[in-house]
Amino acid sequence: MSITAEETRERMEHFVEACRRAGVKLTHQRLEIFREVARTTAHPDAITVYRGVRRRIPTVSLDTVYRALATMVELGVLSTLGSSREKVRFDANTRPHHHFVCVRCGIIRDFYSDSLDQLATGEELEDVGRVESAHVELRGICSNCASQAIQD
Amino acid sequence: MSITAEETRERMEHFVEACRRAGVKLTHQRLEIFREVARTTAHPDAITVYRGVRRRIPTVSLDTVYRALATMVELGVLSTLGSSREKVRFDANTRPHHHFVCVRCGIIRDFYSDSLDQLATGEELEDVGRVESAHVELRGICSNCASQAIQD
DNA sequence: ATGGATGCAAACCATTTGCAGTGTA
DNA sequence: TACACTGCAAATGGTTTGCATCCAT
Repeated sequence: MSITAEETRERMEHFVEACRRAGVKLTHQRLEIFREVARTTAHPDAITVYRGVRRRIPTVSLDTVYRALATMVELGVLSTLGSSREKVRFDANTRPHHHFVCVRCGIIRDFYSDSLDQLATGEELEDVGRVESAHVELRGICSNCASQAIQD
Repeated sequence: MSITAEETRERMEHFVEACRRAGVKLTHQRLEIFREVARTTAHPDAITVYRGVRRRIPTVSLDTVYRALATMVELGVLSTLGSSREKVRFDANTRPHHHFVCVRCGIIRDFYSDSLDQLATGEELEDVGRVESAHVELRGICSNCASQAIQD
C-alpha cells in the first residue's frame, strides 16, 4: 500500500520544483495534500485525501482539497485514474472493441484490434491477478481535427 | 455517426430476445430508449438519450431513461463506456503504467508493460487519428482475493 | 503589499429513490 | 388481474463556485 520514504521524498521534491516553475504558491495545505497522495499507491479519492490531511491540518476544507488536486493535475504531478471524467456514456456495440477519444473535439470512435483483445493473457500480470476484461482507451487527435489544424 | 438500418434492426431483435429470456417487460419506453442508443455510434449519455426519446414519447421522464439504461446494461445488450463509474481517484506515479482493478475487493494495483506502452504506435488507428496516450484498465480477481476464494 | 489561496456556505449537476398510479404479460 | 414499470418530485453525493479573509512571495 505505501511506498518507500525515499520515493515519497523524491515525489515531494518533484512537486515543489513544479510549483516553483509554474509560479504556484507553496502553501502548507498544498504540501500536505500532495504528500497524502504521494505516500501511497492506493489511488485515493478526494474525500480520502481530505480525511488524511485533516489529521495534520484540522481546519482544511474539502473544497481546498478539490482545488489543490485540480491544480496538481494541471501541473502534471498527479494524474486522475480511469477514463476521462465525465457522465456515463452508453454503447450498443457488442462486438469486442476499443475506444479512441479525441482530446480536442471529444468524439469517441470505436476501433478493433486483435492484439488488444488478447490483453487478458498477458504474463506481466501473473502475480497481480487473473484478468477478466480489458478496457482500453486511447487518447489523441482524431484525423478530422488534425486536418483542420490550420485554422488554429 | 449513424449505422445501417439493417444493423439497427439486428440490435433491436437482440434486445427483444434478451428481454424475453430474462422476463423483462417490453414497454414502449424501453423500446424507444434502446433504439436511441442502438441507432448511433455516438455513445450518447443519459440526457442525450432522454432528449432523443422525448421526440417520440414526449412524456418520458429522465429517471425512466436512467432505470431503463441500467436494466439494459444488466441484460448485457448495452455497455458503459470508459472505466468503472466512480469518483475521481488520484495517482502520484508519473512513470508510464497501467491499472489492474479487482472486481471483488476494489483494490487498484499499478503494473508495468512495455507492450501496452507501445500501443500508441498501432497501425489499426491510422485512419482514426494520432494517439497521444493509452489508458488501459484490466479488471479481474486479484491474487489476494483468489487465494481467499475458499471462504466464499 | 498584493494577488493568489483558503474556508465557509450555498449552488450545481448527474444520478438515485419513495411512492402512487399505470400498463404489460 | 398482478406485479413490474413509469412519472413525479424530492433526496443524494460528488464536485464547483462566490465572496470575504488570509498568507506566501
